[in-house]
Amino acid sequence: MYTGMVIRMVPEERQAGFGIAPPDAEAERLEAIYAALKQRICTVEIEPGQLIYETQVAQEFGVSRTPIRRVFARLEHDGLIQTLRGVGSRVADLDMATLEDCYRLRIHLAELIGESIDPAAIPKAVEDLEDLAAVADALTDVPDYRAIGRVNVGTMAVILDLIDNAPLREISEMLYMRTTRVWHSAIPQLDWQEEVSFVTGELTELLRALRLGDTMTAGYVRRNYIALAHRRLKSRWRN
Amino acid sequence: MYTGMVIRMVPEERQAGFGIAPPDAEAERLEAIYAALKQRICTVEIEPGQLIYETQVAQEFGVSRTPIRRVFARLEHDGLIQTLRGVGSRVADLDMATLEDCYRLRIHLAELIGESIDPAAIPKAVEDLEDLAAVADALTDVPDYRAIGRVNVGTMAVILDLIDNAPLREISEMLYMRTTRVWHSAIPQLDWQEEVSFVTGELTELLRALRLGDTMTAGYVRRNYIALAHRRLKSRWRN
DNA sequence: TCGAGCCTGCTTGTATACATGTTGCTCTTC
DNA sequence: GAAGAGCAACATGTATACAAGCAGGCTCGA
Repeated sequence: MYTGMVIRMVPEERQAGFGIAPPDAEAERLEAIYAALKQRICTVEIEPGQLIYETQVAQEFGVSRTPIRRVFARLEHDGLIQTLRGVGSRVADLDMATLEDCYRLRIHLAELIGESIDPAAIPKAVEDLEDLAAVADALTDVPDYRAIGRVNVGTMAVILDLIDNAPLREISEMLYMRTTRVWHSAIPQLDWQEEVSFVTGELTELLRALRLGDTMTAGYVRRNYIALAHRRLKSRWRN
Repeated sequence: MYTGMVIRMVPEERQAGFGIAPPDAEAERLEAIYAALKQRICTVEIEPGQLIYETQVAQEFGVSRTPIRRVFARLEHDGLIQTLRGVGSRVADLDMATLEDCYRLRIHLAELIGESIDPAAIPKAVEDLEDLAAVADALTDVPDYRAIGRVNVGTMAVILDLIDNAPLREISEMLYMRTTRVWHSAIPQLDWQEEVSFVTGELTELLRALRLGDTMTAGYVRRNYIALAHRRLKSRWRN
């Protein structure tokens, strides 16, 4: 029986649908739950290796286990959790080997973003990026890890909306989700000023290219910043 | 209640797990059902646009709807079906726009296969490819669409086993599944001799490169034959 | 004191009843 | 005769009871 309990979600989780809009209003609830869990995992609010349980999540969102199982299946397919019978669902570890693979793919695939951008979507993207840039600029002085995380996710969302190639969009999103957790878990230990300058730098360069309608350059800007993040995290990992 | 009914599957469907082995013996049944449906869809035995039903599949394999729903969710995530409430699950159409996108990605990603090959896996791959080549050689004279389809799937399986990069392997498999249906549906209308020569040609060149341990060349052989298949099908599509 | 085996409490997996949505046919009405 | 409202059959979505499996502690015995 549906208890009528209200979905408990932090506001920022409501708009966490990284890319695609829900198909219809009835499935919106499931989409919201999926997006919420995805965000918690990507921002390492739920830490790698931690166990999560169908019953617990079902209770939290006021539904039965059945739809939650569907959500968990999606998360498992995304490579974010691993369901173990009789044990629970284990949030994927951050092993550096797989991460290297994911970054290599992301960099290589980013080279295709430029030629897959829909020019009609540029104006809205510019608008969104300007908002993000304003937020990022205000972050220079005081460290706010959650805020810069939201800017990071937001930038990716804008890029995804630009991509007019469904499979490329899906794959890019999946790979982003797998890798961004490393950045989110590392950022408290990184140099704040430098990280902010990287984030604002990417936003500035993306805006510059998109305002001129140079989609190919925008794609390669993205590629470069993915590669730089990779290098930065890789050297950090060695320490 | 479990009826004890035997799983009805054509023999070739049993070994149709394109890439990954099932995690444990209990889940093997589900993996087999998933692989069977996947093969039926990829070989257009179930035609694009056709509706399939959870109840019907559940009865056929002697289980309840619950596990079948999980299988359907995976197929939907693979982009092979689309589940519509109150209607059924519609096998994805072959629209040329999406197919172009998939082929572009496949060609681009194939460039990464070479540097992701595990040298230790080469001997077994050579062995398997030799078997496939023997089968293919015997097909030259008499058209046998199902047999050449199995060789096609088998070649892809060997390549996938070589790839020592989990996300690249998963993505390659997904894109292959989405595109191979076009080839399977087109092959009766194509020139048989030419198709067989393409299949045997790829096998020959792959064997040549792998026997010499030249993984990069093997990767680019694969890339080239994907690109050729794309061109061939694209010109065919225009007619 | 230590160890092997059971056993309890928890988890996920499955089967089933019911809620909800879609579609096409039928019956009514103009 | 044609068009529209409504209903029935059947599809997927959800809730729930139960089966199967894992892990840690507990007991009993040597």
